[in-house]
Amino acid sequence: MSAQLELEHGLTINDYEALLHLSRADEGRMRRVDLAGMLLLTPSGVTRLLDGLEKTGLVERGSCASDRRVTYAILTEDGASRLREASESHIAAVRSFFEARFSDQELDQLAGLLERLPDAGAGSSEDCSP
Amino acid sequence: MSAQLELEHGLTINDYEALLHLSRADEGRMRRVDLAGMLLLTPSGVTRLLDGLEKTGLVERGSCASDRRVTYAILTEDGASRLREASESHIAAVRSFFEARFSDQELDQLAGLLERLPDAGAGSSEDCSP
DNA sequence: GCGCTATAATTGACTACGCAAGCAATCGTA
DNA sequence: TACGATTGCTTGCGTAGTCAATTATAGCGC
Repeated sequence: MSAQLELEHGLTINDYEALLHLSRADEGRMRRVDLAGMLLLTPSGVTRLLDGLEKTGLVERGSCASDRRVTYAILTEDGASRLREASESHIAAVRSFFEARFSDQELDQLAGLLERLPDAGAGSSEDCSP
Repeated sequence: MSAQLELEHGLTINDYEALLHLSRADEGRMRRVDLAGMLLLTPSGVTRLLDGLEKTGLVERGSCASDRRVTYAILTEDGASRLREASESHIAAVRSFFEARFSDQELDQLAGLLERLPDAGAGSSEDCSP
């Protein structure tokens, strides 16, 4: 399923999730540390992940006026459209995977239980300003 | 949690699972291919995993009389006792992780749903004989 | 203002895996 | 019974990630 994502759109599952988080973030940009938290990666992992996404132009880097230590990861136009393309087939794949195995009611149950796991819905979108 | 396992007993989660599957297998031995299936690794992954476990003496290799292509992975005495040690704390950790978040009834629900996922209970313990 | 400590990011060295290729042994078929 | 196809395993190489060390900046106490 993530293999399909990679074959059809050239995105690993983490590439995809990184773009997704950026697309949901304010102004399509996030501090690298925060992105690390959401992807369950270390900061160095994020550096390397973004290296790739920057090289292919899906993400670009920007700096923060009020804290010169931070560099933002910013979703580009290309990144946003690649994400849209990939989303369609990926969401469909995930949906059909679960719908093939569970009823609607069971899906609700499952979602209710699973969201209690740590970080299931982590989403602190801190800004850089103090 | 798997970090704890590694720190306290020097076993990665895959080391642990490999020992566990071997301990449950007939005569404590399995073909490497079968082990690969259970661990969701490729055969080369298993080769490398077992390299480590053989080096530390937790597993040894044996050959199959009826098919000279296969080499068994065999749990040693050392391996069995390391597994026993590690199991105690690991099972306790897993249990308390879930019990902290879910009621008994919810755990039953969750188990019922999750076991319908692919490979949730895969366990083909083929022998080498034809 | 001046140290001191904490934080954001990067880099080098390493690990764990997958993939593709290769070898040896076995099986299927005629 | 000879030979092509398949199966079990290993190895070389590439990739994705971690950890530890490093650099640059921020913010605190005084």
